[in-house]
Amino acid sequence: MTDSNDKTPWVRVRFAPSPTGYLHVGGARTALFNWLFARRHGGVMILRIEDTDAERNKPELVQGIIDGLKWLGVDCDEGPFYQSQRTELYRAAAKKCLANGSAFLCYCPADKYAGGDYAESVAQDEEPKGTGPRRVTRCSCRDGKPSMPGAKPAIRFKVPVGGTTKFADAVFGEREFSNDEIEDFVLLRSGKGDEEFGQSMYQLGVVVDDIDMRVTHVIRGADHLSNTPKQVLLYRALGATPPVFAHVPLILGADKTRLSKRHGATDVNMYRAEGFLPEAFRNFLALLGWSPGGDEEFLRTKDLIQKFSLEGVSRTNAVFDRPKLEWFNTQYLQQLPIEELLPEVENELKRSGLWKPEWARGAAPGPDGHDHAWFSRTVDLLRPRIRLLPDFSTWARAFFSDDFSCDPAAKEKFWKDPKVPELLSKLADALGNLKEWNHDACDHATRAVAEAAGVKAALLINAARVAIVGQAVAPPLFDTMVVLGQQRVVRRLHDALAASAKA
RNA sequence: GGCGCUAUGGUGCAACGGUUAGCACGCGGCCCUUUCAAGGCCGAAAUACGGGUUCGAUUCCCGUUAGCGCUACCA
Repeated sequence: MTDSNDKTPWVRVRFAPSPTGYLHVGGARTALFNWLFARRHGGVMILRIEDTDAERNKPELVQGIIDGLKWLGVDCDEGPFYQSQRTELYRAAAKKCLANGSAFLCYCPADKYAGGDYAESVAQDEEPKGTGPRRVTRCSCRDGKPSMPGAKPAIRFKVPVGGTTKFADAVFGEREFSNDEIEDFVLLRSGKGDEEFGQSMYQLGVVVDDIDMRVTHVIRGADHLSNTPKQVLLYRALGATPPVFAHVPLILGADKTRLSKRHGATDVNMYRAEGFLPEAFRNFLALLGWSPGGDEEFLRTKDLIQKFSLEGVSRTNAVFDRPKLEWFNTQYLQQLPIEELLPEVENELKRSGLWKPEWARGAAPGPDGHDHAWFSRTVDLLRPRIRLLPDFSTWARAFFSDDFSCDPAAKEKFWKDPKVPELLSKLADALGNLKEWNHDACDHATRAVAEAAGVKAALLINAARVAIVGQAVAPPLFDTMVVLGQQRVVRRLHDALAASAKA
């Protein structure tokens, strides 16, 4: 934003998922990169749904994709556009190619290639080297010799014989492909019923739309690298200039094969459901295949946008490392300003049905009637122990159920120590006088009391723990309780002391 | 099978001809903690292999190997 030289207002990028599945992490990262690039350059982010395959398309999945993007913080400026609603545009473009001779009508049966040579050679990979069936890259129909006259034709692109097609890739550099390796790909499917033609194929759709939407940078998965020359050819046939391409490496599973359900969750919305913070997920995703250059790990949205550049994108496929994702989450759980964390925790507690209205920020006094920042402090204290959001529910459930484990031995030891009652009294005062209520403050106060009395802080902590609930509690809960409600702690301490005096 | 892309510890990234090859996750140890985390310190761990180019290669070129991708009237 500050460097006007880097600001190119005309930048227009898009994320173009096809609704044949949920928003997977690979797609999410592609979307994120596009978004970061757009925001970095003050450009426009477009969302386009590529639903030209009626067979596989599942309209109900679109909302999930949009929700996933929203959770990630990827907001789009234009769209969503649906390719299924723009068929006339594609048909016109295909006919234009037909007219200028860069495409032809193909009468071959639809399954000629799919069920033919290629499929077989894959199925039985025991072919002797060099003798495997070769794939046909030129269709005989292109010379006006329909193989099946009478059938409804599809429109195929007439790929040049000989020569090469080159293009610049912001990540992979200059690329050059031999035209003879490119098949006469289909532009428009043949029509069904009384339709003249069917729906557009991928290659035609992307190119026509990217031209129409004035997309300047195509940032997408590296699995499209080999498709790019076809598209460059199409751009030319349509009389347009190709945009800048930027292919980003793929995301693999732990076994280095393409990430799939087999590797666990690949649906972004599942990570949301598991309780990851979007900030953490985004930071992790951004660093998968991209680096700001140095040793930096923590990049909040602002830094991400400021530092993102295509030059920093790696060319190597990356393995999705869940442990690191979790680490990012614990870090954000601790580093996020408490105001930003609170709403997330609130949602989580609502989800688990443990939420109580009086906990709301800024609401009336807490359970003890005195403590206004009660909820905030509790969350703040608890967060170093939390890995995922739902852990907050676990803690809340444990605390409010009063179902603590009881350790008779600890209880016994406490009541037998003659120094304890006085110490507890001092501790209660110290805690009651605290100005700041965080873990360290409580810790220091406790230690100060212990040190002054010449006892181990641990002993005092344990004693207080026992006193507070009149029984041994699950250890980690102690700190929570101390901060949870200072008034209550003090009250309980006094009660406990009174009880011990009688005994 | 053909074509393409890639190759730094187990994982993600640095080093863009000259470094004791750096950082982070994970892992091991220690400290802290009569607890669980968090935190602090220390440690093990890499330039796939073979040729070149160069005074000098992780870095540039070629080959091998491996992985991945494309090779559909899927996207």
